[in-house]
Amino acid sequence: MSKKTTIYDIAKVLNITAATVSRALNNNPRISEDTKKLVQKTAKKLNYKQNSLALALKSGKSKNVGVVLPIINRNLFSNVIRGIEEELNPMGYNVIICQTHDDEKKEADIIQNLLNAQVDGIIMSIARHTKNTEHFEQILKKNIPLIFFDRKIDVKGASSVTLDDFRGAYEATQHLIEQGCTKIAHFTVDRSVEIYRKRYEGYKQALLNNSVVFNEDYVLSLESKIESGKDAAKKLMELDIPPDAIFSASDLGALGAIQYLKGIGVQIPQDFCVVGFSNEPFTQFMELTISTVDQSPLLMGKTAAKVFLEQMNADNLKIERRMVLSPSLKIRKSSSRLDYTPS
Amino acid sequence: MSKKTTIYDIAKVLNITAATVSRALNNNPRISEDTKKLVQKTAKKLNYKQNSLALALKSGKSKNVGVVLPIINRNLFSNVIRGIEEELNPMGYNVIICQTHDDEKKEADIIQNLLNAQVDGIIMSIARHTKNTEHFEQILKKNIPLIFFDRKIDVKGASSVTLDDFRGAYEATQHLIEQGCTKIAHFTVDRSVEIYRKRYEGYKQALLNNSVVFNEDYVLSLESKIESGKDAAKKLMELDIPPDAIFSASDLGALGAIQYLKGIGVQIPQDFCVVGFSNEPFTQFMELTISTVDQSPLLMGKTAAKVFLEQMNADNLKIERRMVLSPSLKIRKSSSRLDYTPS
DNA sequence: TTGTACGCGTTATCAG
DNA sequence: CTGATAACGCGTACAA
Repeated sequence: MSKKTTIYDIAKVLNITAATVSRALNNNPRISEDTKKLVQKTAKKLNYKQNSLALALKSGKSKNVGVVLPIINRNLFSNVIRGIEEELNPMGYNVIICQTHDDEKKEADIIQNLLNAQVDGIIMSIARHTKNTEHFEQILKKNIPLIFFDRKIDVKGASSVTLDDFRGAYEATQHLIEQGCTKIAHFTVDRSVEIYRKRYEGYKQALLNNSVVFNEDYVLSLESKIESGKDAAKKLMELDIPPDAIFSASDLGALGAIQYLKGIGVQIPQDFCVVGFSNEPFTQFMELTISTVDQSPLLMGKTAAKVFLEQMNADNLKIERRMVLSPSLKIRKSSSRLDYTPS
Repeated sequence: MSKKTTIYDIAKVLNITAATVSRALNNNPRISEDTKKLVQKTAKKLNYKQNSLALALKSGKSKNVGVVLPIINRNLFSNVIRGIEEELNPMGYNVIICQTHDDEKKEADIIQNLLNAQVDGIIMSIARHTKNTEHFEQILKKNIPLIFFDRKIDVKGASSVTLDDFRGAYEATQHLIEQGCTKIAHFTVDRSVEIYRKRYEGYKQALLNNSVVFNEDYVLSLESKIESGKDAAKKLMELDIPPDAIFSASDLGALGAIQYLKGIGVQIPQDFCVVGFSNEPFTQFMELTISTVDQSPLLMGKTAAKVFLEQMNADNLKIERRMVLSPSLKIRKSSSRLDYTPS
């Protein structure tokens, strides 16, 4: 186990001082080309590597960015992480991953820990029921950038990168209407969460703008699980006037509904159309591929990372950014009627 | 932007020295209970938080662990990360994520960077074609634990947590034989990669042990993509004597095959059985659920993390660990014949 | 039981 | 152009 070589080691070899070595390595203009070359050469020879911890302590910048999210192994989140990593690693930043498991208390603890570790920025998606913004304000008070993605909360000074959930839902619903559906149901998840509320509102607005009647009985709140989708679909079909389409705020809900409907002999998409949300991989693997709304998670991650980099460069003038990504409706078999051509 | 409070700040308030404060906070037995209480109280009052960077520089331990893998947004990997994070975060470690994109050069660079950042350990799955072990040996030379998961390579001193791919493949093939299949094909991926080679060998051994003939024409090498699975299935069905089952080393390959077979009117599982590998989420979402081999990725991550922790505690006596997890065959519709009951 | 002094590896400031 | 010195915040021998 060889000791790490420091600038002192290379200074000693060259009979100069550590300060000079440091300057030479940092390409300080006030150093002669000769010594620069010399230092760089022996640095390579001794296999010198800058100790980023020392630099971090000195400069107060750790070159680490914290990424905080509910849980890693979900399509949206793992893709966002990928995007962030791909954008930030080339710029010399390391990405620290933390999971809140949708627990507000844990979220606050994690943030404390990250601040403590002197991260240069925090990119996060808030826990499901986070209401308190105190721990977020602490981040900003230390003047370190805070960027929300997907699930955000209003905090003065924080930036955000989100999907236009309203528009995604609007377009999905509009598409269903264009397919000739007139009794369109909606699976929501938890309308206290902004993204789901927005999807609900987009759905409602599309109905309104197209003079399609809005029926409170057609709106069901459920967990994003297959079983819940099945149950909900069953409930819908037992109504006096069952719907002829579902716009589900989750792909799993849509899948459950499809499975139930097929089970009772409903023809999709001839008798009934279904659109989901999120573009989970499985939606295109089914025999009956599922129409859905893509969230471009990779782009979301990259954009969040870019906002962070922008804030780092802007130094003192950190302007609050609100980036809104465009959803992209993926029209597939579950909502493509042969006699209708999607616009 | 209030400055961070240090032990000096709290020392000044109490008219004692920083050393005493440090000791008090670390519960040093040689400090009077009174001053301990006092220090802890004012520490809380001033909202003191230990600066982990300073500690890291001092101690040489960063409390960071590097996790290096080909790509984040894949089921296996994102679940492993989740397992690692859940095990390590409670122990005070932060998890740094880096992607190699299966590029050996990038892999080496990332490792350099992590060593540089003084990570306390590296948990990784190697790039697809990594042959050189030099960068791994550098890790061990610095006496920091190196733990491979899933894709490993032989390096003296490194530990590993892998799935028993041989057994997983063996059991899958055995299961197909028990279903009455006698002409069993195999989709491999890239046999220069250990895990795929092991699956191939497990397949072959199961045939041998059951006196089922091994046919070289039944072994096809393909990318783990739906299209490749379709193409390969087509090739198989065009043989003079087509097979009656496929054990695919990838779920996507299995899915492609199923789609092709259904397309040409082959009844699954009556006429033909298929088993995949990895237990990707979609395998249980299909109407025709796909039998597959589960890799317990969460457990894999947790186990790797535990091996790391063990090595940290063992201090100088770091023993090489080779943990092998048991695969778990998930028998689903794609290979469940009504007249056969799986053992 | 507490204080003094030093080092971890770097960079920045001030001299020269 | 380069050297000396301080400082980042902490822990710890050594001394008292």
